[in-house]
Amino acid sequence: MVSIKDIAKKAGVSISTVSYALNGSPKVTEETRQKILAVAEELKYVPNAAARTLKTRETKVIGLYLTDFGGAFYGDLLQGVKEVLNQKGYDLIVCSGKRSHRFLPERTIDGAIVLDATFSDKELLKYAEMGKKIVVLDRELDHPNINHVFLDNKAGATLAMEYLWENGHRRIYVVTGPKASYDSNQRLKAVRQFAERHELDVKEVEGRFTKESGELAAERIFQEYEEPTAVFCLNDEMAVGLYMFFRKTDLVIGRHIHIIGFDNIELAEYISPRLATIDYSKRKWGALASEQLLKMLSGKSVEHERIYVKLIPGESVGSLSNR
Amino acid sequence: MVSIKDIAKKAGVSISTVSYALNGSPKVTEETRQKILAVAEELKYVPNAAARTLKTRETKVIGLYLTDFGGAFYGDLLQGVKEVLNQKGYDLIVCSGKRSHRFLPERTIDGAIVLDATFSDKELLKYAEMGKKIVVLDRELDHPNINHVFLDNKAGATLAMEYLWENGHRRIYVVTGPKASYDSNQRLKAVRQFAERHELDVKEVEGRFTKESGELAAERIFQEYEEPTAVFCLNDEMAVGLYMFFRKTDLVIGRHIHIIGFDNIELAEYISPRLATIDYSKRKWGALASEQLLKMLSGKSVEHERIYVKLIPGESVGSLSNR
DNA sequence: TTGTAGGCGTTATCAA
DNA sequence: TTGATAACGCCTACAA
Repeated sequence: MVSIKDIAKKAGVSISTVSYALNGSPKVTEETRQKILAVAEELKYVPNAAARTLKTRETKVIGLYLTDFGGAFYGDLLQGVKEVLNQKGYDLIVCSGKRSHRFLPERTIDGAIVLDATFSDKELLKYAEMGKKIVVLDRELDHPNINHVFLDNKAGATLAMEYLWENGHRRIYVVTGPKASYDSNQRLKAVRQFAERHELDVKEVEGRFTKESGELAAERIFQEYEEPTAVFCLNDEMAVGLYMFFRKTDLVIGRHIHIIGFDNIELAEYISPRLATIDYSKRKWGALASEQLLKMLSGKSVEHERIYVKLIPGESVGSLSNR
Repeated sequence: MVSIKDIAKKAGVSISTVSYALNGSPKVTEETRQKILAVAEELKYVPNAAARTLKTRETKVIGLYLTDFGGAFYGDLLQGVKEVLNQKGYDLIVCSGKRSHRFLPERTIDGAIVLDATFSDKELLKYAEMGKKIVVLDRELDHPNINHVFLDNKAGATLAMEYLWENGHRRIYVVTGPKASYDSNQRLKAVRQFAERHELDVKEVEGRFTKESGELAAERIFQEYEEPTAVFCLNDEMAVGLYMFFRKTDLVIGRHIHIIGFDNIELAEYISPRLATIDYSKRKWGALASEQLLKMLSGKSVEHERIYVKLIPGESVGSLSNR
């Protein structure tokens, strides 16, 4: 392994001169710099990240934590994160699973963005307490070293309910996510508020944000079916589960059973009829999260930010008045 | 930042004793170990990865390189990689983009798995030459430090062609991937061989493995449409593009136009009619790749491995004899 | 402008 | 069984 010491020897200078030259310090003549660069090239020198990190106490790497690697859901979000980070001289690594949590306390990464329900609040707070900077996307946590970028769940859920309402639906189900899910709870709260305001009796079915749980919910809804029925799935994934189930029945989506989701995942566009859903820019979400993190890293104070949502109409919801 | 030095001071022992105790060496009495552990706990000691890496010259981290973070395609593969790695005491990080290539030469990771067309052969060979261990999934590269885990593209493409053939199709198109794609070229080669063997004239349309290029190909095929026409898309993504296009025409998939893909992506199951395609275990692919890499890392020699494929029939291909 | 030297936190060798 | 000490590769006062 060739180090700056080897370069120094070969170039006939001291190691500090080599270090300065390599780091573009103005303390060395252009002449010696060129000589040193030439030798470095010749020796195929590559800096050692561990050594530098040990000294500088930073890695210029940000970790993004995901619950699992499945699902196309995160593609755009990661892209948004990566773009911002790269542009500011940082690298992104994507991690999943308990083992990789060690990156944070062990200083393998300078900061983290968390979208991982299996990462406990307690652990996160512990790292924040150690001085690590963290941005969370899937919970609220009050600590000076933790920032959140919210999704406007309330607005989204309200939009969805309004869409059903305006299309004449009064018999409405809501399929929720896991009890521990922040997003699910936020959305559900807005649904309940809407129901109260409109004196509506919304039937709640518990799901787990997965296709399978969507199918199960569909079965339950099918058993007590009365025309016409509308369903607000608190995420698109479960809505796809409903599609799968009703495909096997004689109920037609958008006609006998009306469905709206949340997230606007890629699939929503490709299943038919097109799933009505709530959309938001995942890329912007990621970009904003990284910007916040970088600001914290440079010692600036940050406000909590919010991502706005909009309704995507779809043929999965039919109008009752037109029939 | 608390180091073993602090522990040593507080516990009234030397740093080497602390190091031994922490690493479970049998060279210290159980008594002193307990004492040291207690002090470490009290001081909230966390080992410093950079320092350890500097010394041991390994990070116990493997990098997996992807062209981009989009697409649900890689979920299972990553899961397979992660499981094997974690079980052997390694961590996985997922990377994308040129910047992160530095992890390899700078020793931030111990080895890499590459499924990233933007990573040039030349660069990969350079790192291999430096002694880095690499497993490639998207090309062939001959170097003792590089191993490949092949997909059985030839078998898959042949299966697909046979399926069309057995259903009576004789007017067949093939939509290819990018010219530089190893997988595309392998599959295409098998298609041509099949064509030759059956004295068939397969029309080739160039695609880029994306939905958009699938739509473009569909347009071209539509213009010269003669019933009945079958299309082998060299990946599912493009097949979905064809679906999108033909949805806007009066040609019905599985009846007027017959489509088979390759990869069995999640979407293939959810679009209708169900896309016929070629399936293989992405999880196994990932698992095998990591096993190979770990073997190389421990100095063992490895053979190149192969992943087998199978046909998934689908209503996207109709039988000509039944009509 | 360049060189000397100390230290970042570990591991590991050698003495004691 | 423990301790002193020398690396690992790099950065950066401070000296020259």
